Amino acid sequence: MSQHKNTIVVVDDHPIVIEGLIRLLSKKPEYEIIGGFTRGEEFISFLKIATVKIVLLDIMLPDINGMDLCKTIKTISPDTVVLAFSNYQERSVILQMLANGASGYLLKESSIEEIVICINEALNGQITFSNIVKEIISRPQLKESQDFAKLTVREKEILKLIADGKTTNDIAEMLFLSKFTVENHRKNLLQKLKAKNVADLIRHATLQNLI
Amino acid sequence: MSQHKNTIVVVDDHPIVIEGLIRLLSKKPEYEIIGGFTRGEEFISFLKIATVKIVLLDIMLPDINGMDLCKTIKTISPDTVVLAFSNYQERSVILQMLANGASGYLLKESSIEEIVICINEALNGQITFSNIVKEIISRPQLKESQDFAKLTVREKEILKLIADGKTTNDIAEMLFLSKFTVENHRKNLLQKLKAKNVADLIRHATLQNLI
DNA sequence: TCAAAAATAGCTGAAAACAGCTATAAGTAA
DNA sequence: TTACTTATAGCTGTTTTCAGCTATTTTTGA
Repeated sequence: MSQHKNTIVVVDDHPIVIEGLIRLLSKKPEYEIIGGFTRGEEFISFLKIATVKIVLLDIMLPDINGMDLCKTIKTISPDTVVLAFSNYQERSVILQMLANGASGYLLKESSIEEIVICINEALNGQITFSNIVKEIISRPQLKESQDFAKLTVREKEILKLIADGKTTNDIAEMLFLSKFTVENHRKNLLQKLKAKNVADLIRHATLQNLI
Repeated sequence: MSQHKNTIVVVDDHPIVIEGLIRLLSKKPEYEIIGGFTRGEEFISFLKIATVKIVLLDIMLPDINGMDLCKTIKTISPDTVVLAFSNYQERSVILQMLANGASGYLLKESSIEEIVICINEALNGQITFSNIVKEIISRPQLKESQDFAKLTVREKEILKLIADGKTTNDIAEMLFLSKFTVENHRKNLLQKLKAKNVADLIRHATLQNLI
């Protein structure tokens, strides 16, 4: 039964990448590549009828966002190991993939050796990253923290209350301030974090762990 | 100079834990434990005057939240490796610590061997987790996805646009809908996700990776 | 101690959000 | 095929947000 082999699938919009990985991995008898897909939907259909042990998943696909796809994969088949295989070097993207259930993150520029090592580690149940990714994760988001530092204590306080669903009047009452004062702080927050409105403000603040 | 040794600090509110780690690590000549603190503020003061290569950080401290402390540490001293040492097994907590700059996450119940291995890996610049933590990370958050599943496709679409700072009228134009329709979807989103207003909506949605 | 930054308070008017309803057509699952 | 869900559209009235101003007091840093 294929369940007992290390069945691998590659999802990438460039056929040449799929081809390369197939040739690379087919040398190893312990792997069995059972599919390659250039579209997310095709893979999802396949996943519903096949047992996939590990999937190498490109994040930039034509039909679906890789982050969402990862979540979908883990919902349909929680035991399938998702290994992100991407060009994106953004820390937030890497952490988002992990949050969505990925077991690791490989950059496409990784060496052949690195790729093989990571796949092996993933198969052993480990969380695995290519070397550059490890560095990126370890490196804290200094730029983002600076934005936060620019906010005054009062602004941070009010930002948290806004995020909590409080209205301007609510906040004014809670902090014994005039509503005009709170409105000013709110305006300054929008300006400082370059947000168009509260929705935008909260999304950015949340993603940057400001609240 | 202490800069060239592997200087280690332990921050934990239980002195016995600090003591245990000191005794454990002092056997290895390559480590130099230069401090143990039961309060976050004390450690921050110390960090400003000393060179710390790695800090074993308990998340539950009396005076400050460990997540915030981690961020502060990486701001003051970006090269200091933060290794979370905690009882919390919640996936969200682990990922939050990583997002805040931690290089790894150890459970307190880990074996001595595991702890030593992880510290070594961390010193080598690796991201490291104790075994149970690896499992927790690999296990996707099924519960959280359920809320998302309750939203219809159209609602998810509109939620993303709201989060992007678009107004009701913007969205209506983009999707060729009446503004009343968009308003209704918006109302349903607020109700389904139990949010008081947009700020509340976006915060919850972002934290739950709905957008 | 002097200048800058932060916090405070105020005003107006337009735009947007929100609550609370009704109602119809289309698709879907029991 | 019937009942339910989803998506659509509409209305009214109130509350809140937001932009664009001015201006005073308090705090802080150089």
